[in-house]
Amino acid sequence: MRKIDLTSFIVATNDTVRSINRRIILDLIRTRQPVSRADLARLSGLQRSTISLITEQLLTEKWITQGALGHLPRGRKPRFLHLNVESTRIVGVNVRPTNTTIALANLNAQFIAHESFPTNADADVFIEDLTRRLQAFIKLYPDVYFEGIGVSMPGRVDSVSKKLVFAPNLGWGDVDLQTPLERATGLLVEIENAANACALAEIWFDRRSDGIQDLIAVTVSEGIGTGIISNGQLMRGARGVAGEFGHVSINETGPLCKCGNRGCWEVYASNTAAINDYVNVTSGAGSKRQNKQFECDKPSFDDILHLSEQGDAKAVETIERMGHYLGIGLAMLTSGMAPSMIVLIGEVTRAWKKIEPIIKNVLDTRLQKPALLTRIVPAEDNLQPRLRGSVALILQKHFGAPLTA
Amino acid sequence: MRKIDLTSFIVATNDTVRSINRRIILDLIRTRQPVSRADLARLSGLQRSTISLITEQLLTEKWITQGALGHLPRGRKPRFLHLNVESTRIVGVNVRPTNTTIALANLNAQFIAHESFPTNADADVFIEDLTRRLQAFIKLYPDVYFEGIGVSMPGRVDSVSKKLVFAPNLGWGDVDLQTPLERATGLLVEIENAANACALAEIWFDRRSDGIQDLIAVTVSEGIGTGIISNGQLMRGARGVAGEFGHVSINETGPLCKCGNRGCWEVYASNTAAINDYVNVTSGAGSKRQNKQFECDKPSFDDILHLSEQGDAKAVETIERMGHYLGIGLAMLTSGMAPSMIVLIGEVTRAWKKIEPIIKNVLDTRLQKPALLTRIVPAEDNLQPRLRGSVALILQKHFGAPLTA
DNA sequence: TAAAATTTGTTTGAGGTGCGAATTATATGT
DNA sequence: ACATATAATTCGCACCTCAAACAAATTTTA
Repeated sequence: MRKIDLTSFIVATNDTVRSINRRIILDLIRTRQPVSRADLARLSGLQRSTISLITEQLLTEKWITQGALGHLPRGRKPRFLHLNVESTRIVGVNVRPTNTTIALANLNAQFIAHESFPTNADADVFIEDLTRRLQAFIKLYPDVYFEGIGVSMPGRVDSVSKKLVFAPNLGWGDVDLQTPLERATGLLVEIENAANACALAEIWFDRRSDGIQDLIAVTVSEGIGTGIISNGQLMRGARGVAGEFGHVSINETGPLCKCGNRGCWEVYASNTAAINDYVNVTSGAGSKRQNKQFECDKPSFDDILHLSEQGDAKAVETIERMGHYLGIGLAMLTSGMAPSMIVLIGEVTRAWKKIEPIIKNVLDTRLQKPALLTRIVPAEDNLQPRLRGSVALILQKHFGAPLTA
Repeated sequence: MRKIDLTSFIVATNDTVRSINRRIILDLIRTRQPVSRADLARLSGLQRSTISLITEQLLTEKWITQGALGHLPRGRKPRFLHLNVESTRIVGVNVRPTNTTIALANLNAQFIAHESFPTNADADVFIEDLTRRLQAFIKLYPDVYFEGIGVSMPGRVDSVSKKLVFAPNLGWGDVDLQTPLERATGLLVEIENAANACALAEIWFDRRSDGIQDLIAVTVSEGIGTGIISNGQLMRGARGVAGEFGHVSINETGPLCKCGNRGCWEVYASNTAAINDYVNVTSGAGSKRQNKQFECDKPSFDDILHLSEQGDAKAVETIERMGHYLGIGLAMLTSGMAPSMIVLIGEVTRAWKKIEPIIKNVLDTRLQKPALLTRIVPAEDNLQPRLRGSVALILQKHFGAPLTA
């Protein structure tokens, strides 16, 4: 049950009914395809006559197509319906501190084309770069209809002003990306934080989230971000800045974080933390020795992963320590929000076999039994959750529950 | 935008439209009364003809009443409509470890009658006690219509099995309260965690939450509980166990909590923590002295509040320490979820003037500017937020947004 | 081979809902 | 008395889902 927001509600009209049922049918086709009209009637509880009308509408609007006939032991054979995944395209943009990717996706968030370019450190220059490249990108496909452009950003986006706020990894001020992009392309543009985008990607495109309405995505890279989905909706909080669990302190007197707080979770469990740990901290046997050779020439997180796979004791210790602190933070999320699933995203999932038992151990010793209903799973990093999330941003406009009341 | 849960969705029919608009109108009357039909048309954007039909329905169902005529400089005078707060009653039940209260409320969550009795330590005996008392209580009012019974509990309630889970302060196992109460009274019964109930009370009955859809209630008593409202909805998580931020560790190597974890927030910032602190820890000048006289005869938290009001140095120090640790936890909630408002509930709010600057200071030094959009306010303890929350549990069935899609 | 049975999908009329224009009701000012 | 203004209702229309009847397609059975 939701409280009606009397400062911004939406009354129902006759087409509200159709809008609701249409989206249910469309989503049923998306996930259950191939599926017949009779199946849809059984799955939805709507009358077959209603299904006929709705599917007719969806067919004329090219959202779905008719396929082959099905086989049944008796009676008239059903005509299968399919989601018309190629009828329209969505542009996904993934902005990261060093690189930005533009990709063309179908409705299944499968990518047809990619392109990458360095992210300019200056916000204004970057915006000019991006708009030019997007315009050129779109021109390459004169015959396709674009549903919109989804952008995932390493920062929080104010849901009111649409401006970027709190993006320490970019160092940009209050930047408005949406307006210039919409103006330049004439398309719907949605900007969202990367962790939020990943959470959307998981709930919209990952079969493991079937039947789940409460989910947290944890992105582990330079820092740690969290995207929270509660009751099937993104938790944005006041002005869209919810989800900074990476900057929650797990040690009041810990080292200073660049956010100004002390002992933030990401100071202990991010890739950056692991690199610092590998360089500075005691290794193997117990002797505290400084690694002068690494001090100026730090290894990358990939290096550490590689070394640990090869059995390097110090790298193994670093990964184990990282696993431990990931567990500490995940215990916080589990206690506090008890999602049905937490999805971990980042290079560290390549070491899942190593860190899973460590995380599990931390949670087992720190949590009550009921909290252990939360499944913790890794995301496949090569599926590009950030990009798929930016596709989900646009997709949900058509496949999500409409706003009512 | 919400993802449709394809395992349990609700299709729309024609009366879905009426249900949505009816609830909007009903809630507008509730909050804006006295209000005319023409006002409602302007406020809602619905046609005056539609408003007439809906209000007629609400009048015949006695949800609203017609009042006096309004005054206008020109034209026909409007007929004011009012919420019929006395037409129906809601029973609120507040179960606490030592005492249980039953109360009769009108639709404004104002209480007409109270009764209290000791909470039996044995769950089965308690249930028998409560059902008997509820039956007798209801019999006292043979002429009133009861909308239902809302129960707030010091524990988490599994939203699937409806059973109590995780109630360390009661020490009961998997108890099902709902079924026996519904059977005994024939009324709708809703059970909810106390912190969740408080959050509902704040969002439904506190004018400070007008226009707010993201709010956290923090109950500080023997332990610390949190009730989280995101997008106007209670965050229940998997099986209803979300909200145990009181058992999130703020110090990995801190003292053992009775939940099994170490250094939980409530080990530092609950009333119990303050009592232990007052008894055990160093006072004023710096000399560490044991208070033998208190060891067997601990003061109550009320005693400490009283002493600190009178200027007792040790009590003041205890309250200040408590304020500091409350701030630490509130910083976690603010970073992580960025609600528009956090409401603090508990005896400690009586010392609000003392602790507010301490809390504010902790947040200022630990949080980024955007997170500081969160207002932190105390709830009036004498308004009985737990009981009002149990009323809200039933109220929202009629005044909340209906489930669609 | 023809009729019965079964299942899919469409057509049709009834009932509900909001919209918008017209109408009725009630007030003030000139 | 009349114009003007505002409130509230009435009425025809368009849209929606429902339920039952109907049409289409296929297998089983006599």
